[in-house]
Amino acid sequence: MALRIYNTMTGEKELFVPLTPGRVGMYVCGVTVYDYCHIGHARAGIVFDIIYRYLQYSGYDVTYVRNYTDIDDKIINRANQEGTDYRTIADRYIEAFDEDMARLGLAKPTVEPKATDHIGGIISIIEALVAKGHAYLSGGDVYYAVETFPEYLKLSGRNLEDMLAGARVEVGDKKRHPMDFALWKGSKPGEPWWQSPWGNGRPGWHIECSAMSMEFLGKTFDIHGGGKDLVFPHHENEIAQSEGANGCQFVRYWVHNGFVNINAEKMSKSLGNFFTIREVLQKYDPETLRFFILSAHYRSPLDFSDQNLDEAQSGLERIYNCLASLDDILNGNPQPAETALVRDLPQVGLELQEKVDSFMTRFAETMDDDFNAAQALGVLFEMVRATNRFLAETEKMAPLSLSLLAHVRALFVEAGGVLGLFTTAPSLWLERIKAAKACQIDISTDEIERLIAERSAARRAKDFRRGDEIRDLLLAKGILLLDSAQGTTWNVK
RNA sequence: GGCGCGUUAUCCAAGAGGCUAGGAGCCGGUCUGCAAAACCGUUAACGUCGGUUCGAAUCCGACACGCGCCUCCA
Repeated sequence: MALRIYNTMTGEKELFVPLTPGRVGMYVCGVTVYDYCHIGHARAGIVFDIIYRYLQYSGYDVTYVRNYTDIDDKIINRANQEGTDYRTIADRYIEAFDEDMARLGLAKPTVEPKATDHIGGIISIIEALVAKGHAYLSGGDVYYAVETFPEYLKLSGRNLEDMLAGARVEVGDKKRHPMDFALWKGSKPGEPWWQSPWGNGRPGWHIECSAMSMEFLGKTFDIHGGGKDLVFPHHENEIAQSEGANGCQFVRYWVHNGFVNINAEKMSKSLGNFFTIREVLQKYDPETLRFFILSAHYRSPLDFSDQNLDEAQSGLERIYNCLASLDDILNGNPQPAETALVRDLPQVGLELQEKVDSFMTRFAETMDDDFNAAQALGVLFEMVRATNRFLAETEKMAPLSLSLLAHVRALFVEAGGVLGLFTTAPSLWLERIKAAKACQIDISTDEIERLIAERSAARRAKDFRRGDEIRDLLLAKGILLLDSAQGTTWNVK
C-alpha cells in the first residue's frame, strides 16, 4: 500500500510521491491572530496534525511549517478599538492560540514563523514580481496584475470573466484590473509600517505565505494545506505570486479541510454562529473534541452540536473502558513469559489474535487512503469488540493470553500516537469525565457518599426497599449507582 | 448569474461496480436481591426517475432538496 492524497488542484486522489525521497515539506496556513480561535480552527489544526503525525509514522522526515499572520487589517482594527498597538494584540492571541492548540494535543510544527519576521523575504518576492512585470506600483501600493498570469484561478477552476460576473468585486481606482490584489500597502497615518523600495508600508495578506514557505521549504514543496475557504482567493494568489516570481511549480499537493457547520451552515466569524475552542473545552474533554473531529473524513462537512459531541464521548468512553480493563489485567498479573504456541489459545483468543495480526496493516490502509481517520476509528472499534469478547470469555489468564493482551494494548498506543488519542491513562481519563459531569450536579459528594453508606447498610440488612428508595432518590438527582462485588460506586448520568 | 459539493437505516458516519464498515440508540441476553453500569448479540439504508452492466450506494444523465465559494474567513 502506498499513500494517496486528494489533490484539490486535480480533483483526484493521487499517489503521493514526495519531491525528495523520504522527505516531506508541508505548509499549512495558520491563523490571523486578532481573536480567540473557534472550532473551525480546531478542526484545521487537528486535521493537519494527524496528517503530520501519519507522514512521520510512515517514515518521512517532515518539515511542517504553520505560520502566524501577525500583521493585518483586522489586527490593526482591533488595536485601534482597544487603544493599543498591533503588537500587543498579535502577541496576546498568539499566546492564546498556542494554549488552545496545546490543550487539543497538537504536535508542534517544525517551524511557526510570523509574517512580521519575514518582511525582507516578502519585499524580495515583490521586487521579483515587479521586475518580471507581474506587479505594478499604484498610489503607494503594489498590486499583482492577475492578467499577466495566464494560469490564474487554476486551483479553483474558474475564469476571470465568471468571477467578474459575480459582481461583488470592488473596483478600486488604483487597480488596473478589478481582480488585482495588493502585495504591499502604503501605510496610513498611525498604522505600523516597514521600509520598502515603494515607501513605508506593510505586506498584503497573501504574500507572506509565499515568502515564508519559500524561506523554509524552497520554491517547490510537497503539501500545502488550509481550510476550503482559502482556495480562493488566498491560495490562488499564493500560486500567482510564487510561480510568477520563481517560474516553477509552487506546490505538488493541495489539501483542504471541510468546514465545521452549525445546523448545516458554515460556522464563521462573519456569520457570528461560532463557538470558541475555550467555550467548548469548558464542557467537553479535549480528546472528545478530537475524537469527534476525526469521526468524519477531513474533507466532509462536520455538523457541530451537543448531541453529536455527546455521542462522540460515548464512543470514546467505550474505547477507554476497554483500555482500562486491559490495564487492570496487565497490572494485576506478572509479565508473561511468552512461550506457548498460538494454537493453544481458545477460539475467542484466535479471533483476537487475527485482529491483532492484521490491525496495523488495516489501520495503515485506511490512513493511506487520503487520511481516512473515520474509517481508522472503525478498525479500532473492531479490535475493542474482539478484546471485550476475549476478556468476557476468558476466566483464567494464561501467559499467552496476557502476552496477547499486552500486544493489543501496545497497538492502541501505536494507533493512538498517529491519531493523537489515548494520551491519558484510561483510569485517569474516565475519572476526569466523571468529575466534569459531577460539576453539573447539585448534590455534594459527601451527601452522595453518606447516602451510599446508608444504602449499603440497608442492603446488608436485606432491607432492599430502603436501598431502592435511596437509589431512586439519587437517580432523581442524576446520580447512577454501580453495585459490584467490590462495593458501590457512583457516576453521573 | 458563474463554479463546485452533498443527499447512506432512528441519529452520526465510512464506503470511488460484486466482499459484515463503525459509533450512538432501540430490542434481546450475561451480570445483579432487583436494577444500573459494563460487556455480548441483534436490527435496519443507500433522495427521485431513467440509463450503462451479468451485477450499481458506488459509473452516466435528468430532477428535487440542502450546502459552499465567487468579500475577510480554518
